[in-house]
Amino acid sequence: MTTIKDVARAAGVSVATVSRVHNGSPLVTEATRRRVRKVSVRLGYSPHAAARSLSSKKTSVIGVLLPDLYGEFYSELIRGIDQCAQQRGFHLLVASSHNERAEIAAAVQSMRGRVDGLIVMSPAPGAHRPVKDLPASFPVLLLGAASAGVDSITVANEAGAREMVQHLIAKGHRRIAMILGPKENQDAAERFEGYRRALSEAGIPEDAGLHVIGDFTDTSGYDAARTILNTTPRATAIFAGNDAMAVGALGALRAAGVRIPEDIAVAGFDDIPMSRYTHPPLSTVRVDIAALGERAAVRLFEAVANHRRHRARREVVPGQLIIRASTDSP
Amino acid sequence: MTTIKDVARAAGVSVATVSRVHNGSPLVTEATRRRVRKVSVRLGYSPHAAARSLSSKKTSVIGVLLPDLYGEFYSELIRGIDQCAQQRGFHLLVASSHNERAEIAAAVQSMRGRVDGLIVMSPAPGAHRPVKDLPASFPVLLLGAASAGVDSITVANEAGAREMVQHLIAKGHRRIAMILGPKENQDAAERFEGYRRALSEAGIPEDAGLHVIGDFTDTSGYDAARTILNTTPRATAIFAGNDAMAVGALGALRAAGVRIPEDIAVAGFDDIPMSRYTHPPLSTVRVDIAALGERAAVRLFEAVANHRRHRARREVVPGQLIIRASTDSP
DNA sequence: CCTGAAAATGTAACCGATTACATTCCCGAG
DNA sequence: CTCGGGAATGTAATCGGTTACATTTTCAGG
Repeated sequence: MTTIKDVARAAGVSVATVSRVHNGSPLVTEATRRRVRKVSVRLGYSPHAAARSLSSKKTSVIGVLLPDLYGEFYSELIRGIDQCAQQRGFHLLVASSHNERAEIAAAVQSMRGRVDGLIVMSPAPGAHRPVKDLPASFPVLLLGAASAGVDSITVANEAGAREMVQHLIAKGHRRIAMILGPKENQDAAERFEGYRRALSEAGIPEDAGLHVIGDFTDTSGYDAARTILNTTPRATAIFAGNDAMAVGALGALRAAGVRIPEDIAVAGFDDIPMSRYTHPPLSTVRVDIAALGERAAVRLFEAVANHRRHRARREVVPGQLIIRASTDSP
Repeated sequence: MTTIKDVARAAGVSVATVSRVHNGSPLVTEATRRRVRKVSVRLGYSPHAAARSLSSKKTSVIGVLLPDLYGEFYSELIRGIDQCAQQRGFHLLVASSHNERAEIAAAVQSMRGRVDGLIVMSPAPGAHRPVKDLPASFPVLLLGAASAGVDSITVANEAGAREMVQHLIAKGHRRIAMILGPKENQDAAERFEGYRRALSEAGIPEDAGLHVIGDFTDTSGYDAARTILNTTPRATAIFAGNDAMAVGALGALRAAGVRIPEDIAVAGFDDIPMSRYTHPPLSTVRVDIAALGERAAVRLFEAVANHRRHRARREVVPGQLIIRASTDSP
């Protein structure tokens, strides 16, 4: 591979000049610049990123740590982040399957020298620990979890869930089942809390038989819905902890010949792209996921740019109630 | 940040020994190993990736160049690739929005020193040019495009499309519309070709009025379906170039009060996860996208491992006809 | 034509690891 | 006790850039 030295030799200049040309330094004659450019192209030279970032201490890469890559949620998130990164000439290093503290710690470690900043999304409680004993100067943004002294963006899960359940209650439902997310999951816990709060505020007694645990996948939603079909008296509404499970539930209900929303209403959370195309279209709490990702990236870049006098902030983005036919007969 | 020198000093050994410990060299006394380990942990040392890859010439990263990140297709693909990479301790560098030749060339360039290998997916014809004037020793795998002398995996688009249209013909349809993909798109062109072939083999004359151009997004499918509703005599079946457009078409047809499949049958291509949950569930040509990604990664790693005596191969994976209710009344 | 400051270019140290090669240590055989 | 050889460790070159500082060039003003 061609190195900067090869180019320097061929162009009859020093490596410093070649470097200056490639970094747009004004300290180069126009003539020299052109000559170096031409030679670079001729030799097919492109700077070695590792070498460059070793000496310049910048990588032009930001890391994204995700618990998983399954489903549209993460896809949208990455898209939002990438959109912002792209604009600034940054690349994305994606690492997934980091659910446990130890895995996250390992992943965070392995990012040293690879990235200029990190977006960490992990719904597991305590996920922020490994992040906190990173050097304070290293820019990190937590997504979906908050921690003192660390930048974070979280979704107003509880408020969103509460509003959705209030909507169901307003529609006359009293027996409202919930398909919970995994129990170690922060978002899941908050959404459950919103559900309980709405019920208790409406004076509806709690019935543990209506709480079914899922794992945020569509198949678990399917199974959960089948369980809910057997409740007595049967639930008249299902609030799923996320859209994927709601979609699964719709499938189970339709297979069982249940009319939606006449017999059972169904609502989800997230507003993934497919939600508007299900049958019937799914009521949900909209979180503009791509926008969330983009916002996260913007915030991270701020931190990267400042990275001295930067003060951590936490930000909570509200969800928006989207009522579609799955809870609202025409 | 702690460097290898700090650790060496604190542990009273040389940098070479520290390096050996971290790379699992057998040339270290058990006692020394333990001491170095302990000091490393105490100082919170983790090796600087850029430095490491500069001297070792390995990055433990593979690059993925995609035209876009929108929709489940790419999400699934990344998931498949990541699954394989993860196992081998590799990270993924994702770059998207590379549709034109020049952009691809730039992206490929910028990967030097960043990745050990590259998976390039670009449906634009000629996308492989920039890849070909990479040093032959650099492992690249083309996805969805083939080129002599370069590893590649492609989907049997034409065969899959042909089978699907044959299925529609078998169901008695004669006026079968197709929603095409973008016309520069290779996959789109091949699927169109399969469609035409099936028709001509069945002796059905071509009707350009039944060819509507879309851009692989659901909204374009929606619009296309509205156009198709106005054909006279009206088409009785729609074959969409991908599932996203088919999903959009379903939405338009339902909004227009058309029964599916009784009035108009609809089929797609890809079998994205949502296809089985649409109403009615969508007939499609299944391409196991995650498996495709995983396969691509496996192939790439083979090339990375060998990268001397490696001979390029091209591989075509067949699609599988999935018949669901959208083309098949019970 | 000379002078000196600004502009252009060059030299070499440095970033933080890996690793070839050199050196020291240890231990059993003679 | 000495010697030889393998095991353990150390020294220093190297990877390919960036950049502080040194040096040379250029050219306006005297």
